[in-house]
Amino acid sequence: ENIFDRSRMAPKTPIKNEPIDLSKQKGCTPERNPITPVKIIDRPQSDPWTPTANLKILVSAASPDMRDREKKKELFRPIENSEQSDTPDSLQYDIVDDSTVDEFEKQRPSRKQKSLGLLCQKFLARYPNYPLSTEKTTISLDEVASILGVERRRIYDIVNVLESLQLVSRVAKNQYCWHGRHNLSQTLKMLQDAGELQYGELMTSQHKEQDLEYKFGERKKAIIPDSQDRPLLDFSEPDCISASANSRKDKSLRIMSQKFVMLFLVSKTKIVTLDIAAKILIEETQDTVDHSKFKTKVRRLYDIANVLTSLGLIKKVHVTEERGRKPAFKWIGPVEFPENTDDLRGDSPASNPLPETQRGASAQYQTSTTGKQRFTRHASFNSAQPCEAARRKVSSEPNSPRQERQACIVNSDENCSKMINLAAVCRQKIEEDTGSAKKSNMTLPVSLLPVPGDSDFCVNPLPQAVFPVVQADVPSFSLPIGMSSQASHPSIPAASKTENGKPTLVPNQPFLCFPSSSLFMLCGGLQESNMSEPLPTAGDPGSRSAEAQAAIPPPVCQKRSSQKCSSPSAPGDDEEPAAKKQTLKHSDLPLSLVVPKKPESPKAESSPGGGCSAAVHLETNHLGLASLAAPEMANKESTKPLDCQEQGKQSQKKDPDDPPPGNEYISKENANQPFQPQYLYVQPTAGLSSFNFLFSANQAPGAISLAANQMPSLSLPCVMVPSAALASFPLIPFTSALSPVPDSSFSAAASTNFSVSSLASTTPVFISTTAVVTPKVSPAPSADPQQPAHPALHLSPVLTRSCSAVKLDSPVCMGHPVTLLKLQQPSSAPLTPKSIRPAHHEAFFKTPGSLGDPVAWKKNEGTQTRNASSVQRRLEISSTSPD
DNA sequence: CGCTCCCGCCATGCC
DNA sequence: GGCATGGCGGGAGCG
Repeated sequence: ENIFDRSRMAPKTPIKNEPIDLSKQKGCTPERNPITPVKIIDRPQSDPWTPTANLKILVSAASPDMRDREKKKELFRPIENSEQSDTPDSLQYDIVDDSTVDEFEKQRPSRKQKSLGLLCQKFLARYPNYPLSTEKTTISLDEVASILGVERRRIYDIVNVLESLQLVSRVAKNQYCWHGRHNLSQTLKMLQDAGELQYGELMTSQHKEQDLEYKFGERKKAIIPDSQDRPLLDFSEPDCISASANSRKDKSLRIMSQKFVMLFLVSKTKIVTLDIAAKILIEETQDTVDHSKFKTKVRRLYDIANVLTSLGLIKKVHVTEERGRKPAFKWIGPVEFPENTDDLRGDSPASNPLPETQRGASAQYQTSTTGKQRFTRHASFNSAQPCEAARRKVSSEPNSPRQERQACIVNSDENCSKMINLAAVCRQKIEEDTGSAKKSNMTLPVSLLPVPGDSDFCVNPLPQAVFPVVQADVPSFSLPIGMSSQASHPSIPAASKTENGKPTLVPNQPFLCFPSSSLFMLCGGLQESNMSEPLPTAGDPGSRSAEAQAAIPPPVCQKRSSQKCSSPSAPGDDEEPAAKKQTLKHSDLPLSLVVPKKPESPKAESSPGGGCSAAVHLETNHLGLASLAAPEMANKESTKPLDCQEQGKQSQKKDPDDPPPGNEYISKENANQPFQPQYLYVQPTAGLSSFNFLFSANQAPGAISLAANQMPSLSLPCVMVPSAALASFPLIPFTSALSPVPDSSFSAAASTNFSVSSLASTTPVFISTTAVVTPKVSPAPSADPQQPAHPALHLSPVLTRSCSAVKLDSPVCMGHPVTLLKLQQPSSAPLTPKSIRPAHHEAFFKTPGSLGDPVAWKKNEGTQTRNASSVQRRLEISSTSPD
């Protein structure tokens, strides 16, 4: 750089560098005007002498392409140095790298070109993501610094962040060992666990306030002080143990990086705004929050974020809040970490994110055979959180109850996931799951919705939107339809297999299918709901729904999904979507559906997948019913735009842009869909092995009718509870319940209706909202005798109503063990990895601020208690509140 | 004008 | 005292 400047730069512009150089050089050559850029003149600071300078020069020259050149350069060095020093002229330089030089000069290193992120990319480019275990790559700071043409200081910034993720470890002075991403998932998992411990509370507490941001203070308080400093995870790897070295202080950058990552992993939305992160991190560390400190922290976070961005773990987004737009980062890396450790799998592709998604997807797909669907929409219902926030904001609230519900719902998400797990467990008898389940919970995120996934879109926390959105969404989603019929296959195991049977599936998969009745369970999603709301939904929901639909036609779906998955994921892009999201903003619209983006957008990931997904979703949603009828849907779904797309497009396209319209359509469709009676099934305790209760909710619109306002979300018609687990879960099964919701009603109609209807389509579906399930549930059904019953009953008042109303026509679920089908949706969703991910975990609320909050909530709540509470709440609500 | 964040001073600690 | 680290924040680039 310097060189360039000198030679050419000078004339052009006095670059910073120059001045700098001068100063430095000045030492050597006082004569030069100090600062004047002008210096450019040849004279250049003759001081090139410094070895470093030479290196830099060389490097800079080489940097672009270089490597080879470097070598050459080195050869030249001596010459250059001498020459340079001697000859002021740049000529020689030119000589060295003629062409390059010129270019460089021309290029001028803009600030961006010197960004840490870019530097990090260059750095990372030098090493394989998954180095062979055999080879241990050592990194020499000096060498790298010179090669990259930067100061060591910069390298420290990068290395420290990488070290926090165990991508590298310090072996000795100036020596680092490159590990690559083999351990990344483990590390992330560790961070996630640690984060939950550390921030879980916060999150929960925070969530209270939708805007976490506001009240950092409170949150912070919540935060656990103690260990903070200590390296969260002290990874001293066996390999490179240099161990002792660490002694230093705690290297804040390293710790900060870990904490920052933890925030993402703990956050349901997977979005963390810088200011919040800064506040949280500051608090932990210090009480004093002075502004300067804050600023510094933010600067540091930018440094970290740049590195993480280069790693493909996060991406920048903007959260739109009432206050305005705030910079934030969205986690696009892997969300779920199979306990087992992905690592084992190992190979998993380099890209972290992808792998996850892929996995999930694959698993899902498999399971999916049965075909499940997803309704993203549910999420919306579920998404109590979002709703809450929105509501609050909106103040829609006349319905105070709702809030509670919402809360419950939120929990429910977790529950859902849990439920899913449970189901799986039941089937597989994975009792153990409990533990896992819990874990899963964490992740669970249930959010069915894909939406969240999209990074880009801005999250709008529109409160208002929320409700409406939900509704809107719901309708759109509707679709679960098909699922039911298919669902039942026992084949499901696959689903269960999700990997440990756990969560993995769950998170992604929102639904469970029950063979017997062909009921479906929808899980989670709650979060999604949040998302779904307006914003996120678009993406995620869509995708999910799509998936779900896809699922329905099992085979097809799967294929699609798989394809999608593969393609999208494979590419590795995770990001793509981002761009599109912006639309979300629209979300304000009542329709939440808005899918922003991309559905079609080619870009987004593979379009097919991504775009499709989104579009599909809509379609699916709409179609859902139809799809049920016709398998076609499935095909279309993601992959082919044709049918689905058509429809979907209609809606979709609109959606993205105009949510409202889309919604309408959807609603209509929903309306179209046949609603079938919903069922609530309650079994005697023992009843089904797996489930205790099912409620069919009919949701007649009326019954359910949740006012739109009301939380439709709740509207889950039925809940199934596994005998033991049940207690913990608050699942809500839907059977076909959809009541015939009048189209008109849709809008208003509670989202629930939609969802239900959609779901119900024909077959009874179960939707677990979420909440409930406690993962913990003891594996054995018997385990919690206590809990079980209530939950079911409790279900949302609505449900209850519906139930009553509805009745259990069909004892649907009865005894069948549930076969859980995972809706692959999530997986399917995978179309875009992103979407998927989000879906899972993200429960997102789109609230920008929420970031952590939601997560926290869940997590915190995650515990059974919460779930239970939620359930109880529901019950209470129902019971207490008239409806 | 505000968001980003580069740049490098300088403190800290080890040798 | 020298060197490796890395905290820190001024202030500039950029949109």
